[in-house]
Amino acid sequence: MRATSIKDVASHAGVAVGTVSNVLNYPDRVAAKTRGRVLNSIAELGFVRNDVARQLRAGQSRSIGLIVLDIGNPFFSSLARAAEDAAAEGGNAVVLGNSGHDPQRELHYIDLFEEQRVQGVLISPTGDIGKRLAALAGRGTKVVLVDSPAGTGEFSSVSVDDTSGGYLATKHLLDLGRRHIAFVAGPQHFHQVRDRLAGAAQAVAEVAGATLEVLQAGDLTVLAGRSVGDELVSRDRAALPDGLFCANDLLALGVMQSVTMLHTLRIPKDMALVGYDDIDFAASAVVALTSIRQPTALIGRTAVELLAEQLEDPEAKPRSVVFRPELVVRASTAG
Amino acid sequence: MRATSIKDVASHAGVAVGTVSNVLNYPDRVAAKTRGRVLNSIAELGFVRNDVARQLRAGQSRSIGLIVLDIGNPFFSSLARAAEDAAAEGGNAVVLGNSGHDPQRELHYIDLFEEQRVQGVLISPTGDIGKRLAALAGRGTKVVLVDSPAGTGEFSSVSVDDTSGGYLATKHLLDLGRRHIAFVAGPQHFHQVRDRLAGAAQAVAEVAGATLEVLQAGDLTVLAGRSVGDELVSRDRAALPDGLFCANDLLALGVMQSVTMLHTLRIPKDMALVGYDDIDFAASAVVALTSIRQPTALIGRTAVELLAEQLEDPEAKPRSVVFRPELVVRASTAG
DNA sequence: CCGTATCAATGAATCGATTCAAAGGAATTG
DNA sequence: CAATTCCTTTGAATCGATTCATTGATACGG
Repeated sequence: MRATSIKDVASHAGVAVGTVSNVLNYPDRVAAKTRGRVLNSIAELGFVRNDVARQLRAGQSRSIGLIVLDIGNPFFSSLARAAEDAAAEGGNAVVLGNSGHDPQRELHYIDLFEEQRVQGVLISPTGDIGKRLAALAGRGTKVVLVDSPAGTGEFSSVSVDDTSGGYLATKHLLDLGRRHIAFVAGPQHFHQVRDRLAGAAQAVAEVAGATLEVLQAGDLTVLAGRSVGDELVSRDRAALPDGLFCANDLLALGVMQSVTMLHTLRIPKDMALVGYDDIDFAASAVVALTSIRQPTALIGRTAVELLAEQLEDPEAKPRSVVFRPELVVRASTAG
Repeated sequence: MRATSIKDVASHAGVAVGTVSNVLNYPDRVAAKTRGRVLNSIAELGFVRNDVARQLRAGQSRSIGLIVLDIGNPFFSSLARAAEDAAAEGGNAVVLGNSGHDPQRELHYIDLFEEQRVQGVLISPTGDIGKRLAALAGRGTKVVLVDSPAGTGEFSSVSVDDTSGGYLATKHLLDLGRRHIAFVAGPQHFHQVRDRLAGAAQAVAEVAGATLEVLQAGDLTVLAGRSVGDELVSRDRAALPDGLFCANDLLALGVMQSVTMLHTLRIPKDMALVGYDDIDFAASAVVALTSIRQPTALIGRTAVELLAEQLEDPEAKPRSVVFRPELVVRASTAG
């Protein structure tokens, strides 16, 4: 049982294959009467165009490869959704690859996508794959780096300025009149954590009399945040920071939990609190959490657009777009 | 600048195209010496097999279409990841479609996937697309329904038994000796809400003296849960349920927030609390939340397996797999 | 009525990999 | 040495849609 092809349609309608093709691609090249007959046959036979054959002829597929570190992470699922939306607008589909931080799988997907002749690859790299990507690009497949520094400028890229985010959060605390700032850090091998701290330090340096303390959390989780919170609660009132900036929302929520549970410190009166990422739960926490929002959707959309740019003009120089994160003020700093 | 093809490799290595193809697909049909020469040429020219051409010849692609309601929802992103893992094991890729509950977009993706001749479509349907799916299947593309009742048994399907989940949650509360159970419902047009309530009712009916009250929340969100919590806190102690089962974790967390904030009711002593979905935040709530876990990863994997089953034996009868959700006991019911 | 311009329709060639019948060559056997 | 078997390699045919030079038909102007 072979699927019906353009040939079947042609013979059923009593025309040549080229005519059927024209009906599908350039309807007004075909006389109305003929077009009607062909469309009838298509409906009658339940013909569905074989895009594989079309792609072979065209030498171009209608899909874009997207390789993310972890699709279970809201950052990437939101990004994927946006990319997928933007691609759909251009009539393209997104093929998803989840590397799960595994360089092996990452390479596997690059291979797969190259064989499938995707138009381009949007990738949030995990391994050291500069060479592989260069080879890929050398053979004509466009590459856009996502949530990753631009590197050598060889490829277009989209990223978010974490230093600026750290600055923004800390400046906000300082603007509220807080002077004893503490940064709750996660593991320092995450470049995000380092950059956010750098931004915080910069903001503090600009204000005379402001101090910055670094509290090291073991992890970027709610639990780790809770133990930082416990430590804070047990301190002398005088030794307390009056402004707390956490490396991500999970830490901030953990701190908030331990603090509100014991009822010894009031947020934001005694201590103002800022998180990072603006996850869905930030808004619905016991005390709604001020946070730094990353424009995930915009990142995904921009990645697709940068790709489109490269496809339209293969000679175009790669572009790097760096987004500025955004401060979202809520109750945890509203006092 | 055309990409290098099998022909280029053949002439470079001084063999026929068929031989190159054999090296790629049946290496031991080719003499070691020849094979070596061909592999050399492949490496030298940087040849990458064009999967589009291969697919055309084979009449079969190496991809699976996945259409979900919302990839931003952790349920679906986890499902997608698992599907994608399972597909990768079989050497296949997953093409992602996000319908966003929009029947229009859903149809668009079905069309796209059929044109791309995907091996099969895994779909969590939103619109009334029985006919479209039947047509699709009639032309040879396999269909597996995901997180959706089996319907007429025309297609294979994977789903979770929400009634059983509701029963499980409520039975757990009853087993703890609680007798005044309340169910916090969301909008009743979600079949999940209805089924969970039905399960709860069933469990209550089995225990003499147990009562079931239904509290209607306007939404399945933390905020809606918080107003239900406020209402509970304002009640006479005597009128309080001692066991509360919420239609999902967000509601449960909302209730928990308002209750712990006011410190009038203790969880689980005064009121035991059970949620549904076991989202990541359930475990890290102020009082760790007992919940009903849905095996999202297993659902995704099983969907791919059911598809594989259909592909291997096109005559095989569609199968429906129904998973039983699982009770995860934590502090909110541990007393 | 002829020449020309316009519009439709045709169908062979093409994309690149796979398949498979056929041929070539080496080795084995009687 | 001829016959047979086994192992390699060959290359035309194929998948299905698109392209484009060519043909055929019609209309129009002079």
